[in-house]
Amino acid sequence: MARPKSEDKRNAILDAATRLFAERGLAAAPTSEISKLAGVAEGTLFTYFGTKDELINSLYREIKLGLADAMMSDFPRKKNVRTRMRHVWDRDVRWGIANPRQRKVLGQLLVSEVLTKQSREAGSAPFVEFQTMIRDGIEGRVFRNDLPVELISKSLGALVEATIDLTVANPSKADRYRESGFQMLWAGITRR
Amino acid sequence: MARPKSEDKRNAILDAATRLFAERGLAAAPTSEISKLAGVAEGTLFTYFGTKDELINSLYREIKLGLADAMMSDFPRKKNVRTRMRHVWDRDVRWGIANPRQRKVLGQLLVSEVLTKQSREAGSAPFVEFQTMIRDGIEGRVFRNDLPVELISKSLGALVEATIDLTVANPSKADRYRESGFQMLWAGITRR
DNA sequence: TGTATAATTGAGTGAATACTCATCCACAGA
DNA sequence: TCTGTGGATGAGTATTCACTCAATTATACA
Repeated sequence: MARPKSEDKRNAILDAATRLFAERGLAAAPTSEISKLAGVAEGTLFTYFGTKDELINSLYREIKLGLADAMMSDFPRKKNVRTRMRHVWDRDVRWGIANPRQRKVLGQLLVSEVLTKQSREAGSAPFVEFQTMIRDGIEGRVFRNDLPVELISKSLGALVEATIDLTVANPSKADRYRESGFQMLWAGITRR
Repeated sequence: MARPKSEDKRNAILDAATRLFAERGLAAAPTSEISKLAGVAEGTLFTYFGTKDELINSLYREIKLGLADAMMSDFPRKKNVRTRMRHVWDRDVRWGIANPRQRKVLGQLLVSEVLTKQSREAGSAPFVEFQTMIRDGIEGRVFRNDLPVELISKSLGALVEATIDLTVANPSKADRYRESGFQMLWAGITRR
């Protein structure tokens, strides 16, 4: 190998892309500006990512990895379902508040037409333990038994979104919103 | 007036835009193809909508109006909160399933950077009665009192989304999902 | 230190596309 | 029926942008 690719450059490009995508949207962020903001020549962007679509797919995986890391690290595998659920809830909400740009870009990526099936699969792979937890909850009769696993996981995601939106609009109530949101989720999915 | 603008043409353009936006995304649907699919010349599109952005904003209002009509017509003002809530829930879920293209486009529009503040306001105006209903629920001590109005309304929207996603993936279980989703919402927001 | 290899650069290119405008034409009102 | 206004048309235009490539440069390895 003559000259190795630089992890730093790759990250700088992904970082610049995140900023510009968040500010202007995927389509209105030209590769010329992404590379300029990243401090590299436009051609360099294309040695790291073959096409703009490939850059977008890579960015998706990167963001999902970061989110998974935030949510699943220190996951209390041995504790009861409520504790595990709460762990995931808190981490998810906090990540969204602390990473508004990545969250915004994620929203754009998910409705875009450029994400490949593989990327979507790769993106959800790090969350397997989360699915397991939900199945535990159903089998252990903690959760209601008429709710499909997917409804529970999607609902958590959806309620997290609502909670973050509110917190962003009114940051001083962050703790209250996070608490209320979880109460609502928990009341919704558990047996009475 | 020499020749009046045709409501039909306007609708044809909005309809064609909906189809193409849903299939390819906002940015990848050129005005040339929208007008072709609508059966008018490209120039005509610009006599009805000054710019592509204006077309997009008009489309947003149109879709929101249709959704509001579906959700709020026959709204049982006099009935109790649960009945009203259920009315809105069922109509919202059914609309999403019956109008997948409009729903998809709505998702893209909401994360896009082209919607004006006015459009967003105009879009939520037809839903005032819905807000009133939630306030009724809180004041009448039907709902828990630690939940902000916005969390409840956003959660309904979010759970509707999750329910529709599931139904689209598995249409034969439509009734079950719609029921379970509402149970979950209701359990989450009401006092025990 | 020398050399082969691959990264880096940025001006250049071709394709795509939002919007224009000269011309034509349909219709409301007289 | 006539006429003036303004809608309808689509080829044309200016611009933007993803991607290329020949020249240059840095570095791993001998």
